[in-house]
Amino acid sequence: MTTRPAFHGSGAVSFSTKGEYGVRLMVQLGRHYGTGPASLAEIAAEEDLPRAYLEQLAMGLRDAGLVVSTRGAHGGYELGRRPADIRMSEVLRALEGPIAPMICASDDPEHATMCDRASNCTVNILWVRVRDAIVGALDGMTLADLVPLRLPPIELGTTPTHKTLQGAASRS
Amino acid sequence: MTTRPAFHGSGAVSFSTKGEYGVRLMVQLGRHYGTGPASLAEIAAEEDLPRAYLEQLAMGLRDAGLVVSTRGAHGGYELGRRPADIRMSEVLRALEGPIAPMICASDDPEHATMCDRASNCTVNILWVRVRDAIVGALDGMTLADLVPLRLPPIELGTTPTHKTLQGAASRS
DNA sequence: ACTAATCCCGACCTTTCTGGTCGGATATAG
DNA sequence: CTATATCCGACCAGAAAGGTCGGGATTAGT
Repeated sequence: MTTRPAFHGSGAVSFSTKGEYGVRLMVQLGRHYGTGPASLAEIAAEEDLPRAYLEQLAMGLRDAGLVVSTRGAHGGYELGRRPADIRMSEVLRALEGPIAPMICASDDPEHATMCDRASNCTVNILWVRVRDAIVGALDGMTLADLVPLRLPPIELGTTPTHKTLQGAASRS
Repeated sequence: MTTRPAFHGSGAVSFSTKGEYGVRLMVQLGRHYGTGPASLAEIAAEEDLPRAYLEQLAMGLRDAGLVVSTRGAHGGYELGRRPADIRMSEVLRALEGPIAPMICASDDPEHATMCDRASNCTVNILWVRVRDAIVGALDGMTLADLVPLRLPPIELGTTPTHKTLQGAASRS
């Protein structure tokens, strides 16, 4: 692996690698769905991610009930439910914690009350709307939407740059 | 000021204090709109924020053309346009950079191409949708939506502890 | 001319978080 | 008994967050 510089977000409202890698992990588990447990070593190779780090993420996903683990030889992880029944909002929450663009707008209610300014803060509404937008987008997608492999672009006859909705190839 | 622990986000997709303080700064400028420049010292007091830090944010906002500065005594900052003409997406971009939940889904196109996996990545669509949701929410609000003071709840009838308008006015 | 208020701006500093690694314990199939 | 897994806490280096500091340039009053 040799630690690539971990670039990702670098702007506003970015997810961390936990979110990125964790989603990729889930997608791979989605592809292996129905074929028994897949080991982290396997997935780490497929996605070119550090295996030891994936362990941390997998445990969070397990605690959230999204994946089920089997220990011992030929063990590994598999999805706890059908891909279509796993909303991406659940996945991201399990990986990164409550969705909260600002402390005063967390979807964990217990968390949100920590803002003392809340009662006389006109700005709060902005963060709440952003949060709702994010949660909405995340609720609107399931793992099943991400699992399909994109096939390498097939040159159909002469059809100029025919971008099928399923564009390209093999990686997550 | 004595540095409060800077708590804010602590979950997924959070804005930094740059975003939080910067928006509060803009809101105050919105309230002073039309009355000439307001100094940072003034606003720092009103919002109980570190003045020196606000300077950094103000310069970003100035470079983006959102505020105009006047130097020297009785100088300060004022909005570059009417509050209703300032979209919150512009404000946040000026403060925090391009909106990019993931490197492969930045609104700065030049930025987004840095992801080598982009062409064969089915996950990309998730981040793009999240980004569009955020940008949509941010585009849908202007500074004018945040400027109005919320009046403290007025007890009709028995009104004893009459908190005047000025009382609650000091914090955003 | 002087002074006070202000923005301008780079340098610096401390603490927290990120993005991991490591080593061992435990469980299980063959 | 061994190879392969998960489990899980400890550790760690580097980056980013969240500021502070000090001085320079500008301008309004006097």
